[in-house]
Amino acid sequence: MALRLYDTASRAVRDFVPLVEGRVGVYVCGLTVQSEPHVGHVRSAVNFDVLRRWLTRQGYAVSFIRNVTDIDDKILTKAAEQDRPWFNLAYDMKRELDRAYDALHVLPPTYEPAATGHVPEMLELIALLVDRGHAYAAEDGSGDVYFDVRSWPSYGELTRQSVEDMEAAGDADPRGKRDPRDFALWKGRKDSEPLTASWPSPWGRGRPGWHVECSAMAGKYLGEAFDIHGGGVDLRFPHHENEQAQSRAAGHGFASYWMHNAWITTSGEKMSKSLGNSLLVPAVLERVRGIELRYYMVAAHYRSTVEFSFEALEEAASAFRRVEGFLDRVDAEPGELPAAFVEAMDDDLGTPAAVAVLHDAVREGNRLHDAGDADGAREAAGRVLAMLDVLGLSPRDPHWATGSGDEGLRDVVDALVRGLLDQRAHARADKDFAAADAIRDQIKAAGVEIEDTAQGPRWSVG
RNA sequence: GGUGGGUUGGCCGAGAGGCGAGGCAACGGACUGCAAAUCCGUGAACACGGGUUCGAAUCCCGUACCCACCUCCA
Repeated sequence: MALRLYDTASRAVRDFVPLVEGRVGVYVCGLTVQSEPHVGHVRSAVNFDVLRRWLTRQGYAVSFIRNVTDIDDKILTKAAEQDRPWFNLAYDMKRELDRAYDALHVLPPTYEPAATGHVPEMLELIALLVDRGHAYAAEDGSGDVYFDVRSWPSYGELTRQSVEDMEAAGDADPRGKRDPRDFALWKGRKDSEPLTASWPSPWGRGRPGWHVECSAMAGKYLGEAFDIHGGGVDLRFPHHENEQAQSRAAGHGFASYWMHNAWITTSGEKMSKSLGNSLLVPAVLERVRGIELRYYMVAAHYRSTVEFSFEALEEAASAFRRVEGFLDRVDAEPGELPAAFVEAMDDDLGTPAAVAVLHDAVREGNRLHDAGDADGAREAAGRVLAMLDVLGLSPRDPHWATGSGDEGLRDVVDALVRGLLDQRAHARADKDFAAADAIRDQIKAAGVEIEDTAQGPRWSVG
């Protein structure tokens, strides 16, 4: 059974066939670094990180490109409001984003191109579009260059919209557009904008429009035609539609498959910077660990809207701790992936079904462990670890280790707790259960859980 | 107005014509001095109204409500 993916363009699950056997090129729209990342942003990154890990696991050589948009209207506006250089704002937010990705164990991409580093590539593409008659310099002398939507008959094909049915773009300033739906490839510099936010071009100083950067950078790093293009659903239109139009109008094959992840909502509404209902990643990570937040995201299908709540998040954390508890009991090396897991993942990254297989293996392993079948339990643990690796959720992964100082501290705690446990053992031997329970309560009050096993008591920080 | 998605048990969240996903919570049982952890079991849901079918949560028609995109947005 081969991998099948839902392709937004054809609105169907299709067999995945790469352009070049054994290789996959993936381009994912990253963020505009204008403010701190919220959990929704990170969901997108986690979803595509799972895709990337699965492709890799299936033996593909994956080229994974995720861009950063570090120049745009919002960045300029916000930076001006905060009275600091736009590049400082973008850079700071980029670092915040990196921290959030790291906290969720989103692997670094093959390369992470930034828009400002690719102006020459964009200008080249724009010139090509002008030559081919699909773009024109604004007639009002603003220095803008627009894509001519009417010159490209298949415009709208990605989202199945016809130009006629679109609401006339409420674009505040139609400036020199021939059609209100034409979009900017290049924006002439306005006097109000800092000189540092402009680059020389054949049409005068200016800065790139939003959509060209992705076409130019995908072309540069993945080639004129590549396999998968991803992003959030809101990017379908206009961003992805425009990307595809300008790339294909330039004669490029562009993406074979389009993948879009759904929202994390709060109170039924999309989480968004503009709505101000964002849950920032650091705030959420005060409640649960990064690995637990990642589990929460992976347990839902990437195309399903997730209604965020701390209750659901805590539930997910409990579920995940069950998995961890099993691995604490049974030591093993990663083993084979169960067929049902592979099947689930091959079916458009069916992580919910895959997670169900994971829980089945945990229950099976616990059962065997209880029954004294050490080999069987170890084998189950091997399957569990293999599955967790694919999902980026393996507690054994050094990435999740909590800092270097902890090991020494753990030994200290262990010595102290052992002393108390010895006292408790004596009390229990004397059937002085009141004293024994008092010790257990005392340990628990310090945040340490006690578990009596056949091999004696174990402690863990709950 | 156009386009896309949704409504599933106490909760989260899958599935997509027959075969009770999984998790969390609850309850009962096993284990335990009592717990904790673990295991076993219980609880049989699919917005509403029609229709197709031997059989529908799943297909068709209609209705209601919700969300998203068409403007910057994961």
